[in-house]
Formats: sequence, C-alpha cells, structure tokens
Amino acid sequence: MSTPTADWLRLDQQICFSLNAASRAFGGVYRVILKDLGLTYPQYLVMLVLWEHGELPVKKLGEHLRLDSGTLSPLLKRLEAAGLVRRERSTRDERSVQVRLTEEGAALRGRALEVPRRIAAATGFDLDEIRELRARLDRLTTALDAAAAEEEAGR
Amino acid sequence: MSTPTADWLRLDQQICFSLNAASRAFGGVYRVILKDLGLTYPQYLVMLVLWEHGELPVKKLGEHLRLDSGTLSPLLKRLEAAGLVRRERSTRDERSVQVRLTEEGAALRGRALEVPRRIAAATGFDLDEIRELRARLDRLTTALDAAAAEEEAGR
DNA sequence: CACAATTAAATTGCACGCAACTAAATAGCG
DNA sequence: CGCTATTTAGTTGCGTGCAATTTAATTGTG
Repeated sequence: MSTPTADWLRLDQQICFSLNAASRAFGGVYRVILKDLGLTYPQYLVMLVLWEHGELPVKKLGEHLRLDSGTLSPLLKRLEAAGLVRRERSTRDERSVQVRLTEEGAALRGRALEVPRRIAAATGFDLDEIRELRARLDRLTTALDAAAAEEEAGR
Repeated sequence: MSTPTADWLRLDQQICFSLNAASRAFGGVYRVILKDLGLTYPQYLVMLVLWEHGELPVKKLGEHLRLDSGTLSPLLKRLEAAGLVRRERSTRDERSVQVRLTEEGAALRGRALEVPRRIAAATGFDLDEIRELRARLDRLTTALDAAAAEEEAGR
C-alpha cells in the first residue's frame, strides 16, 4: 500500500516543481502586463507596498516583501533612476533610508489599477478559490520558514 | 457588497505574492537540505529528471523543466565541472547535445533519497493535501501560460 | 562617558531565469 | 540537388535573490 522509496524522488519533483513552475508562469503573465508600465514584477511588488503604506524605510519594505537590502538596494536604485521613487537618509536615524514615491510614482497607481483584474482573469480562478489557495500557500510558507530555521539550527 | 476598486491593488498582492513567497521559502529549505549534496535547487531538479529518464538531450531536459538553453547551458556546465554529468554532441544529430550522468552523478541519487521525506516533513502537509495543492497549481500554471500567450498575441 | 554589541544599507560575488542574438546543423521545399 | 527555413545550443545582457562582508550610526552596558 505504501509508495516505494525509489518513487519518492519522482513524487518529490511534483510538489516543489509545481510551485516553482506556477511562480514562473505568474512571472510570465506579469511581464507581459507590466511592460506598459515599465515595471518588472518585483518592482511592481515594491510599488504595491509603497502605494499602500506611503513612505517607508528600506528595512520595513523588506519585511513586507521578504527581501533584504542586497536585493532591494539595486532595485530601488532602478526605480529612482526611473523617477518613480526618492531615497533620503532619515535625519532622525542616519542609518536608515526613507523610500518615498515621487509624484510620477504616485500617479502610476492609476494606470496600475487594471492590473489585478487582468491577472485574476488570467488565472481562471474565482475569488473564493484564489482566497483558499492563498491561505494554503501562506500556511505552507510559515511551515517552511520554521523548518528552515530548525534545519539550520539543528546542524 | 463588491470590493472597492482601490482595494484590488491590495488583494492582488496576496495572490501573486503568496505564491512568490512560498516558492522562495521552499528554496530556503532546499538550500539548507541540499548543501550536503553540493547542489542548488535548480541543479537538484535537473538531477531528478536525469535520475528518472537517464540520458537526455538539452532540449528534452528543458521541456521537462520549463527552462531554455539560456538557463540550462551554464547550469549544466557547472554540473559537468562538479563531475556529475557529461555532455556529448550527438553523432546522429550534431545540433543536439546529450546529457548523461557520470558514475558519480548516478551514485548521488542514493544520498538524495532522503531529501523528499525531509521536504515533505518541512511542509507540514500530508500526502493528500500535497497532491491537491499540486493539482491546483498545475491547473493554475496551464491557465497562466495560455493567458500569457494570448496577451502576447493580442497586443 | 567609553566601548562593545547591534542595527541599517550598501556592496560583492554567485547562480538562476529569460529575452535577444549567434552559430551550426538539419529538414523541407521547389 | 540547392537553397531557404527551422531547429538546437550557446552566448550576452539584465534583473533579481541571497549569502557574506563592509561601513556607518545607534544602543546598551559597565
């Protein structure tokens, strides 16, 4: 009744691999849709956070996005070069850098409003299904993060 | 009763973002677990395909993995440098390059057998749940690919 | 107050992932 | 058969992701 050990290597492929494939397929759709806005997918995620929260230090931005300064610093530099964002050393704490939208960056939000609808349509999922998938994925992420920390500590 | 348009930009974040986060969280767990084997996560995926199918041309490998030669060529070069794989021009069709396991590469499979169990444990999901998630993700990928092709053609 | 520990960004180095292009070989068509 | 179109890998260039290190500023402690 149980699965032969040798087959685990195939089964295994299907979990991680499906997720990986779905993530990249999403990237493909976003790439097409975001081309008009001149944004990459990760840049779009940064803009989403800024549109929602306004001004933020790099650290907070990273917490929202699960990214560190190694990724964000060059990305933000590109957004700044594109005129969408300004970066300013905080005067209160000179270690931190505040990221804020320029007028142009704030204005881009208007053109981005249609993106979610087009993405949702591309998935072919209804809202409930999306919600459930999201909940499951978030649970998965939490579990994986905990496990990674444990593995790292354990060895 | 319906969601305000402005909120779509937040809702949107949750679909693509959850997937992205889960995918990277997976990467984190794999990174820790695969360190012993000296493989990165994409390299592990390549090895999985080779363990299952034996010898393959780069093209077929790419079809299994959804990757093109732009990604595979340098990756395979690294696997070859690590002594896990050999690449040989096919004599039948000299455009194609056959990728085959070395003895060392084949032997690595033994040490990889425990990986899936550790990954499955890290997810905290049971087999049925994994299966269902996988099915959903595959459906999502198919829909997204179709939509990307359509978007591209339509514009 | 002085000084070690901590924190925030940035930088460096490496490995994808993908678009665009090149080079070489084969297939297919007139 | 000859020539173009297609196919297969490889290369280049760019943008992440992430580990590791560096620099500068701040916190906390004796």
